[in-house]
Amino acid sequence: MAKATHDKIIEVAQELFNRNGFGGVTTSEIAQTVGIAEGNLWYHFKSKRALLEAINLEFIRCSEARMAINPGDGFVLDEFVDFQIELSKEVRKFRFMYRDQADYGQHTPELERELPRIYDRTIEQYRNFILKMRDDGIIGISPPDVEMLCHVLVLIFRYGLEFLRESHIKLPGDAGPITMSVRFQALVLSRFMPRQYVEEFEALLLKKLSSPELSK
Amino acid sequence: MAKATHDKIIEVAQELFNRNGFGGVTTSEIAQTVGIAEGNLWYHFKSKRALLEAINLEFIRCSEARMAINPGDGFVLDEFVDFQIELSKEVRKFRFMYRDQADYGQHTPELERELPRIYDRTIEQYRNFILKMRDDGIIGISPPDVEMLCHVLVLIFRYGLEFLRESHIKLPGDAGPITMSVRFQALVLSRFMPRQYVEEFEALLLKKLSSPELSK
DNA sequence: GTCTATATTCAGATAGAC
DNA sequence: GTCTATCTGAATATAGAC
Repeated sequence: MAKATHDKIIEVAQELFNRNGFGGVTTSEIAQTVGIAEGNLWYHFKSKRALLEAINLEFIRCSEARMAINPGDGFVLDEFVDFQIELSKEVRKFRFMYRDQADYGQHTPELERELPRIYDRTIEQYRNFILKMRDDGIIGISPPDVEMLCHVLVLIFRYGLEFLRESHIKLPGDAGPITMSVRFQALVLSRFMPRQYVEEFEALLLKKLSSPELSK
Repeated sequence: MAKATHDKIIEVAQELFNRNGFGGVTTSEIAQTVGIAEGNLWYHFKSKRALLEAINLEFIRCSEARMAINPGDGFVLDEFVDFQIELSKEVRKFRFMYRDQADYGQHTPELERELPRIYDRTIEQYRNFILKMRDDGIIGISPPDVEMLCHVLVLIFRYGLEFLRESHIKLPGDAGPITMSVRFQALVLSRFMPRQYVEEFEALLLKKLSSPELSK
């Protein structure tokens, strides 16, 4: 039962933190949900903060892997959509960490140090994709607009889930929140494309976003 | 000193909540900052929650006034920029309330009830401006894209400040965060305009965003 | 209206038996 | 490794003097 309880605690805590925020979840609540005594919690993690650190580290490790994704030899729009889906999974899985940093306590010094770098590298990833699209003649865009566009797209991704959740807005179609984020970005990005690529892009999104795991 | 202390408490609390969130500010901290004994706080507000309610109500009242703004008889781009500046002031002033709703306790039932309506009406405002722009031949846009565009613009406004704060991103130019939000939106919106209006829009932004109170 | 002193509550954490 | 019992400290709130 050694590893099992340890992992179960992390899993449950992450789930609860995602739902109610770090400060909005008590250790008693975590223990209860896991189905163990609260005292047992302190055997596995010496403090609530240590539990947070474990999750923070997993997040850093996970985003490190995602940040290695870059445009390759294939069709760039195809690769771009795959990248977005990867990013969307990360945002969903670590929702509470991607959440308001003003909720103090939510971020360890470790994460606090890493976050600007994660943002920078994510912007850079978008830049790589956008420049590739430009070089391949798929979009027409000026250098200063490239920078603005990267930032706008990251902003949409970062906050798309929160926006849909808190606004209770229902958009036409029965698309899930992640699908919606991708479509928001598509609206912006496709305005830089000639018509034939817009249609191709649309078709790609339609195909790749139909996976049931994305409509949750 | 009756009204003065009461108002000072609200003012200080709002400032602190904006900085650290509702849960991240203690009543002791508020009293200390105001320069009164903590006991005195409970004379003016029977609970921390009552203090929050007072601020929440002021927010609802304030946004009610802003939501009455609609395109009039003037040049729609001019009116649109004025509207955005009004909205930006509201977002800045009530930052902590516009913040993550997962920070439980931050929202009274009253606000919880009003928020979806505030979102709906804000979307509607954007829709009114966009349709007016379309009708005046300033932008070309399809009906389904109108809906998407409204949502994307509100998303950018709602989260622009948070994004810039938490990403520590520095964009070219010495623009303040609010200026940045407006420019992000302009990037998206101007892609629907013919060239001559893009330039006119740019000129308007340059003129209206130079106010020193917006560069904070 | 404002203060000081005190009560209440509960989340986070420890100790030690099993 | 897991439990029960208990402690600590901080934040919210009350009581009553001035």
